[in-house]
Amino acid sequence: MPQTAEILIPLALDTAYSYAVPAGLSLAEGDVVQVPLGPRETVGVVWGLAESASGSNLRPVTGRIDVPPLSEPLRRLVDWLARYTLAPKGSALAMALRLPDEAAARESLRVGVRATGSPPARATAARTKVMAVAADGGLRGKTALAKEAGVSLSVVDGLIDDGALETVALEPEPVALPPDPDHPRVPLSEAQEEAARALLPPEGDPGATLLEGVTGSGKTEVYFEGVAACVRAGRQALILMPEIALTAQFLDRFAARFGVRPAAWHSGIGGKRRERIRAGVASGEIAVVVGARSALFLPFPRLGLIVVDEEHESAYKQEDGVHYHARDMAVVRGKLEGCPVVLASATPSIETRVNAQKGRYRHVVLPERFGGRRLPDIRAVDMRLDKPERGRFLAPPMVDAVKHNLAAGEQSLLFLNRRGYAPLTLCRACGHRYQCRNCSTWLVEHRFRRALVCHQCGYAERKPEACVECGAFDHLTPCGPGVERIAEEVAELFPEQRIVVLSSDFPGGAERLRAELQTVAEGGCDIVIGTQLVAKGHNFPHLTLVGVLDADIGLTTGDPRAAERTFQLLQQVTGRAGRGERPGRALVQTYQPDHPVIAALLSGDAERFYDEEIAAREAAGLPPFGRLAALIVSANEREAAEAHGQALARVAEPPPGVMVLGPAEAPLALIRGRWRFRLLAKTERGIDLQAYLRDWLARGPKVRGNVKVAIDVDPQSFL
DNA sequence: AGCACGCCGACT
DNA sequence: GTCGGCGTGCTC
Repeated sequence: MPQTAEILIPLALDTAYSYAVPAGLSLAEGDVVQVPLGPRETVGVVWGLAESASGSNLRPVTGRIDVPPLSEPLRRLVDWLARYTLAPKGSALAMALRLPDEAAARESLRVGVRATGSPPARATAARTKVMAVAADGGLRGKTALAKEAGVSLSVVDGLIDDGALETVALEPEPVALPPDPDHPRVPLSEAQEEAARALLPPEGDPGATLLEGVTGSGKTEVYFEGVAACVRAGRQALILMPEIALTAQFLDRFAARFGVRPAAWHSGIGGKRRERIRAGVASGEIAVVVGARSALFLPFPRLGLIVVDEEHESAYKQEDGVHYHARDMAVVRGKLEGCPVVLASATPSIETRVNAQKGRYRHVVLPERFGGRRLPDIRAVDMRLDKPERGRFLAPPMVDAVKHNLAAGEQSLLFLNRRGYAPLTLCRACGHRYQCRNCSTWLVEHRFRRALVCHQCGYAERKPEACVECGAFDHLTPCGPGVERIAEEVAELFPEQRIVVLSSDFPGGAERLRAELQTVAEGGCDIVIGTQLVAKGHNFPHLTLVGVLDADIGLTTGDPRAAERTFQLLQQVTGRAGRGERPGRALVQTYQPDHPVIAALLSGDAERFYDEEIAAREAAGLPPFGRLAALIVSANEREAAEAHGQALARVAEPPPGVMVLGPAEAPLALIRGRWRFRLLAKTERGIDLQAYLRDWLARGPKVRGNVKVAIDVDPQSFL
């Protein structure tokens, strides 16, 4: 009896295609095969097999490819992910199928594109946009570049042919040795021992556990014990981290516990090395992988534990291509593999907190700091009472605190979550405000780069000499502070001190930034001025004072998660203060000391924050968690106004169960030439959100021409 | 992802 | 006229 194979192809296709299985070829579900597709040959995965009547006119499968098949759980994960995120199944498959195809092995799997310096022979509007984005000389993926410039891929391809852009491969590193679970280690505290025991789930009852512990409580050591137990049992472990936290520092910590560094997996790993890790994972040789979110799709045959470190981090959200939340998919994969999942954080996300409260996740708490370290003493500087001098941004108590700390020979950190020199530039002569031409945001002055930059889309222009509106000279006024401006003020206040400014746009790139972080960690700097970069992933063992310069930033962004995000960020950054057994101090400049977020931070009562926030969301009729679906209305400039109107009409009548955070409360913005709205959809009543919204869109008023409306799911907790 | 097809403005 | 650039739709 002839067979038909349903083959899923890793392209943006939502259904598997049917092929005939030639006589003599024996296939199983999960096998990786080669199939004809249009004029060419492609890889695909057997998603289903069926007996078929003879005489079909299907094209035949070309053959089986000799790589490990996709396991049943991994295939189910792909199905789940595609369904949950509204992505085509093929796109979801693509993430699990980074194949060792010959081309990739010979060259490199990941190809970056960058500007060559020679201008395109013919400069069109679309081409100019692309070249403007590529002008910084940075490496980007083809699609990423096209998207960022707001043009289609063929423009980028055209520029490569033209010689204005070039493709570059990325280099490999060595692979991992087996970790030793019984490597000699520092003994754990009693609380840690107890937590480590609690992490091991009862036999036959995996599920997820929230491991919550304040900064410095030793969460890592605790889940390392879970990893050790997993390795001893001959199974594999995966530790997921936000990309930024995947540092040499962490890998060394792992090495201190297990004798060797783990296999590291992140977007920078390409070519042969990527394939060697994949193969090592598939064969079971690699026991532990530490990786960024894409490691979730590695073909582990014997997965025994998944750890999601810093589970609240928004970096777990994939924002391009298939939108997924790696933390949630980790829980799904754990369920499908029958293995436990540990979610670790000092400041868990609301949804994980709620899941723990409702008993969906177990909850293990590490109540205190390890080794007798105490939490920092946090105080507010009420900016209504203690005003900085005119044109200054450090309040007198803050200046005093830094002064005292310096006198004691200690290191201080001033935290301001704003890059650049000033967040707004205006002309004093005519009042013109510099705004991004693609987005509805102000341009931020970057004095070092002598440019005005859009923090939304990356658009940049040279800072003009005269006002572009009225032509007046010397009337451009910076409004408000960014870290560069704080650095200026601090340098005037403390001219003798060693000052460093740390932000993601650090001049000189990632390499120099890493060196600078090292210097700070070794104490070779007196005052650090930094953006949120300093709150995440890096330890500063010499820090004893943290000054938060504007704690209120981010409280009024209209984002439903504003309070949560701000609390997490401030908790993390103030938690950096403290050195050895000496408790640190934190001073927080705020205009709203009574705001629930600030009050909870000051009292050190995280419990209270979570309770209040969950209650506040309930009172507002919002679910404590849910998926945010952004309704993206893409339109070119000409049609933007019409699209705007149509989209407004549409969101005015949402289907029942879908709550629209309308223009007043939620981001309604022109971003990269696309109007963007957000819908907050309740998910707890068991409605099929995807089908629901799809149906709603299908029935809504038709939009014409170039205007396109799509749902773009921002995945949150899946339960 | 590739590739063909068709539309549209530029040009020997 | 046609040619190159660019968006769109199709591939079992």
